[in-house]
Amino acid sequence: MKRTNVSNNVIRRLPRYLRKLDDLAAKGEERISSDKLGRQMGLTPSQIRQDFSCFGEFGQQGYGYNVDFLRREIGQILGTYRGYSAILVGAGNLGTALVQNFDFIIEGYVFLGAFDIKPEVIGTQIDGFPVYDVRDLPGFVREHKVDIAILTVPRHAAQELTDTLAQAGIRAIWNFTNTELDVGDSGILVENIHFSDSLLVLTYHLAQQDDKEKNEV
Amino acid sequence: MKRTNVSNNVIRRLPRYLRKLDDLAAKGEERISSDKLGRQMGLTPSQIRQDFSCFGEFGQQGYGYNVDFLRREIGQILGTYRGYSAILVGAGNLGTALVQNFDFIIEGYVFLGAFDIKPEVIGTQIDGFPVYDVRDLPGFVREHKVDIAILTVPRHAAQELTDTLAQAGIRAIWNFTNTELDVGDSGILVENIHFSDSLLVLTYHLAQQDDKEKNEV
DNA sequence: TTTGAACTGTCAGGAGTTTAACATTGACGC
DNA sequence: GCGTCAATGTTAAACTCCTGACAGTTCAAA
Repeated sequence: MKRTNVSNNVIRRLPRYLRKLDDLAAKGEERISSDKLGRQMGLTPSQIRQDFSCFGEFGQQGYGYNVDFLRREIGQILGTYRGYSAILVGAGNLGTALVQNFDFIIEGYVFLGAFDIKPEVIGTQIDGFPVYDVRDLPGFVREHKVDIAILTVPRHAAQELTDTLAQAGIRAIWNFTNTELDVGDSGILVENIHFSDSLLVLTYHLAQQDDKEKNEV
Repeated sequence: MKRTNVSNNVIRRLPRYLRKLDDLAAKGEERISSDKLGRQMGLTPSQIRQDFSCFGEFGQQGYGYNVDFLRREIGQILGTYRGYSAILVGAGNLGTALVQNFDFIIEGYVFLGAFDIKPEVIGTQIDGFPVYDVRDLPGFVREHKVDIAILTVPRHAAQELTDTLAQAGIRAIWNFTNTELDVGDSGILVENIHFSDSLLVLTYHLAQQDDKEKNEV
């Protein structure tokens, strides 16, 4: 595998490729060309070939790409199949929704359980997984060498829990708290989901449309 | 306002600026320079000045930017304060979490209610807002001229509901279904939140770290 | 077995984005 | 008031990313 100097843009496109390939596989497609794939995804064939070539040679000239093979290769690149472990920190509505809705627990990740501060939630289960006391969080992370913390607590508790997790040796935080977390120079990976950012971008475009219309009239 | 040829990258940075400025305002900061802001956000001062200059001149030489003024300007650009209306389609866990957790209902948006297909949910309330029968969705959208649909239904129902919404004249879809929606040439704006994409990017970096370590040993 | 078509991987040019530099302006202390 | 310092808006250079072109390989049909 080459993987020298892969740009962020490329990395962020990989999951989209993976999703598309899953769809194609589900439809029973066996092969796909960069040309077809490009048309279906709104990308140029060039870009697709260039993207893939960052990681190796997955296609065959004159034939295209084998859907199933390519899918597994990209999965490999993205580190599925590695069994990274995850815990949920904050068993509120959002956290519950995440655990219930997504199969990431089955698909290559090992989900270990949830943590919360509310006495009435501690000891219950979410989708079959236990909800522990947040006071046991540091010990648990240390003991199980947890890779990923899914952070779905209220804003005001975010930084404190981040510090706790950092202390305990977490490797990555999937951050849903709508704040920028400070992890210092710990090297902890943070991936943010800022809902409101996304909504604001949507609204920006709506406003654009409205303004354009107004000017035309 | 200039707003000629604003790149996507710039637009996607705007919400982050807004969030940061809100924080600064909450802390009572009155003024901020591009230099300070850059250091706090991990951006170059140049980029910040360049970004803002796409929309006008918001700063003062020798002084910097007035936090409160800049905040309102960016809010303006992003189309908050315009009172766009929104409905929730799919009153499951995720949808409920969204409505309950976010203040976007108060902050410049008008939330009108939720729609679901399950009889046991229809007629109940989420955070004080009514849950209607999904069969009434088209009529409702048409009648209230709804701007934004927040789509939080299961994967398999996503495209059908998209078609329904399109028919009824929705302007934008905030898509949480983890599928790519096909809106044809309707001009409907779609903003995706693909949870799994984000998680996969995180895992990619974890895998990278692991591989590097292995090579070093 | 040969020929033509399909398609990849790569390279170089071009488009777009970010950064650095600078002239200019306003704030603030003396 | 005046001079110095601070910080902007802008321009141009540097850099990154995307696209088109093409050589080379494989497949499939005759």
